[in-house]
Amino acid sequence: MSKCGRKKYIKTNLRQMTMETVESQQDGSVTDSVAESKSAHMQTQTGQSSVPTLAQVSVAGAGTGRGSPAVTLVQLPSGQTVRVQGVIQTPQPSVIQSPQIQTVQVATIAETDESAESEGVIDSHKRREILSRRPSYRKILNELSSDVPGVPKIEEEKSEEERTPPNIATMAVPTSIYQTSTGQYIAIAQGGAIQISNPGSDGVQGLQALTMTDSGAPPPGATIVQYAAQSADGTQQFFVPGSQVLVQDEETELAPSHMAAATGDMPTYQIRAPATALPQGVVMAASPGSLHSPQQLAEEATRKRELRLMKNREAAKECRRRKKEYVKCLESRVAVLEVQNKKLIEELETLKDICSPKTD
DNA sequence: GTTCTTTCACGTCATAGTGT
DNA sequence: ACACTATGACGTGAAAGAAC
Repeated sequence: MSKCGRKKYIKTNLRQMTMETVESQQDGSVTDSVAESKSAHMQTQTGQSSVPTLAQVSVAGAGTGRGSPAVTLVQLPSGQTVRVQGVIQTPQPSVIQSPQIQTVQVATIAETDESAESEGVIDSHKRREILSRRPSYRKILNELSSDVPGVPKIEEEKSEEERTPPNIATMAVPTSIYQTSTGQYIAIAQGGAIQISNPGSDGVQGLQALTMTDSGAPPPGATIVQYAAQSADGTQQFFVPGSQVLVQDEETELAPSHMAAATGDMPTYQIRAPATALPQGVVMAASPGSLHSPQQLAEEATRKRELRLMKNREAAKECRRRKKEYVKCLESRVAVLEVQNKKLIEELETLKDICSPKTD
């Protein structure tokens, strides 16, 4: 398999897995579209052999799941109807709480029940298109964290993934978070406070505060950044004029004349004119000042582009993190459903034994 | 040891969705 | 209408393991 093909295979599997889980959580059944699109890989993973067994017994009141006691009428092959108190006492809250997906579920199930055989191909295609619409991991996870206390959450990954954000989370609602190429996080809060956190360091230790002080003294287009290092003796000020950039200086202790040298373990920063290819560890400085020459305009465009790329970079990272979390949720959901399925089958077998005693 | 395969993470682009 | 964000798609490179 070529590299590209493999990637598509993986992506397809991921999407199909999402679809399967979404569709199967409604009533435990698997729709035809899922069955036809299921890859061999997923078939081996999710032992579906139990589903047909359930399908042989007609279960009335499947819709009683939402908000009503889990008493189910089970019609046995012999014709008897038995009230069954299910293993699942209350409707299990779905791991996936997105209203968007819920809507899709309803449509899918309705189609499956009524006219799946006639419009199968077209509908499954449509369905796939709908289902493949972008899920909002943010919404899903927000709802997960607030609405569903009983749902197994992925704490391990959170603790692992949020090892860097916690340093930032202690701040007052940052509006922008940047990560330098050296791994440091620089957050700009709404109040103008800048905080630098070292992901490698533990908690507050790696946190440094930079406070914006609009003292009026700086020239137009410049911003005074007050360096309030925690371990430093005093505060230091340096200007970040309009089209200049603040560059983290990893090794040298030399600092420009307009910037006091950092003390102790604190990193030093240099202010440079933006090159065509920006150096590592660059933090864009605000430059709302007036632009005149085409060169300045070009610089501004470059700066904006770099800023946009940097933001998008961070957004992509965050998105991937959420996606991983989301997939983990789905996987745990699958595990839960499989266990429930097993229990239900066992329960059914027990009931069968009770209701149809052996004749010999 | 070298080559191939697989997996993972990343950066970038395009674009739908959302807020102002 | 515009700016911004979130996410899918794509290409790339590194790391790990398998096959030779």
